[in-house]
Amino acid sequence: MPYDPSAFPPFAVTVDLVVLTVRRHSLCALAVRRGESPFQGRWALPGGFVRADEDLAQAAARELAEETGLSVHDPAAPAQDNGAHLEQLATYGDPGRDPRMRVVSVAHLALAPDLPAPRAGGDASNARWAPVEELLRQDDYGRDGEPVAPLAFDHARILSDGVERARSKIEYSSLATAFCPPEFTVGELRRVYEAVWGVALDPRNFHRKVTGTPGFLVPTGGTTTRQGGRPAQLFRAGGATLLNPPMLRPEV
Amino acid sequence: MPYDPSAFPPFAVTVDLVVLTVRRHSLCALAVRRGESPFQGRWALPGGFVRADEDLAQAAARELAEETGLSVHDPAAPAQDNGAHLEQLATYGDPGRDPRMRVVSVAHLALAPDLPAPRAGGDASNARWAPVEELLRQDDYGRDGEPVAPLAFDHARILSDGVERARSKIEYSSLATAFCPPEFTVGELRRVYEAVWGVALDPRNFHRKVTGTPGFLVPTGGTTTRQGGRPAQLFRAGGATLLNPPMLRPEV
DNA sequence: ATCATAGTCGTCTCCCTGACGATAAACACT
DNA sequence: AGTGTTTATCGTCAGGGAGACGACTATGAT
Repeated sequence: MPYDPSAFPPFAVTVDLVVLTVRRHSLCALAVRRGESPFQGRWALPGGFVRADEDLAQAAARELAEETGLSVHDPAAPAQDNGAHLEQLATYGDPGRDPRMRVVSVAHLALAPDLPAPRAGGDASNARWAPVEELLRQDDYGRDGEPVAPLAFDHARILSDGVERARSKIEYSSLATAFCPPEFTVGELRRVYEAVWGVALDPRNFHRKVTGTPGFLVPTGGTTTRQGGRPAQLFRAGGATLLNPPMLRPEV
Repeated sequence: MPYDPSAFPPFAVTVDLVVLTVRRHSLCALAVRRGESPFQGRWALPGGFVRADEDLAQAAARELAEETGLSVHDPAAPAQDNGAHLEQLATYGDPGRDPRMRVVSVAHLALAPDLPAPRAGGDASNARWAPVEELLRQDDYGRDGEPVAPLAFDHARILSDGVERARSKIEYSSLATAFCPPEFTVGELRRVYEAVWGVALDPRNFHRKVTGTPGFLVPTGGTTTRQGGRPAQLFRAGGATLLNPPMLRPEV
């Protein structure tokens, strides 16, 4: 028995992406410039319609690949490919959040290692990594003097929620390693925490904590001096996903 | 300029509710019996279509009121009305999760104090509080010998995610008080933790922890003996929403 | 050679937690 | 009235983890 389509209002469903990475000691998000109305010319989060035969997670992974070329890290195959972490964030469906029609957007959060350069359909000027505090600042100007209008739609809210999720989740999970290349040093991992939280951490206590948590880090045997100073051991992310006890975020 | 509706596939958007409460020392969820196909006669989570002019949170609050009579606790007016806690849980949109059509369901989690009796459109036999482990058990029989088929659609997955959210969230927030009446004792709060986590907690250490955390509990001055034994102090939930350091869930 | 930089190992103290003894105040029996 | 049971509440003690910070190591830059 077919269902009566007049019994419910039709919605458009999209996925929007909060793609975070750490560049030059600051937490950055991927923003794309809108080519069409509404909010034409303004920066927005990448996203698009969910297709008829597509899962929500599939749609998010497809959009992520289209915008960045990143593949999604398979949770079943831990920590070897160069893929990103992807998880559902929240869903935004206020009537009027899109002036054209009723749109429900399922936002996703992606965490990626530092990437060479963004690409949005091949046009680099229409996509960029921007520090999140710059994207969330109201009525201000970016580094190049270009006015940084608030993000289109309710994307400032979505970005803010995504950043908050990332900040809290690296406390009790090993997710911070998703910001690192496959092999990394303790200091590089610490700088990830410092950039995401916006605080300074004691290198000695941090080193003790992460190397003392079983399953968090696995030494690869190699060393590197790419950060300068004394050579540092290289590690891979271990199998542990939950940190117990958690990493403590300093007060305020 | 109107938008081209042929550019995207139409979806139906619903809200489904995981309504949790603690009854007789066990964590229970609200289930309603389906009156129509598909899954006719099977138990499901309460829910319904989002209306054209309605916010997602509004739709969830409306469904909650329709099913239980509960109003939603206003986060701005802390802890005085008898309302429930309501928050968005996650969104489920697999193609084929509803055989009739493409439906995206925005699941919400509600936590409520123990209630007299459920009501589903006035028909009590079509709604009940069931222990979650009973609803999540496959191929088994309930207390009354009635077969407890798995929940309809993907609702077992949704319920499982909601329970997991509640279990982890009472660790680091004061959310467990949402399961309690406006005034409650430390022992009653402890029994909430024990029911949700399914563990036994040391009453002395629990008492020290909750009374020693600033802003968690506010004594009302009254006492009660409704649990038997020595009279216990009555408390209200304090203003603090985050518990730092968190309540520790015992190992395994 | 000296300095700056980053990494790594230790130490000390404080606080929180788990384990558990002891006392207090109600009720239900006899 | 006394005794047992139940629940609440206070105290004590040992161990683990975190913050603060000293000390030493191994590179490259000047």
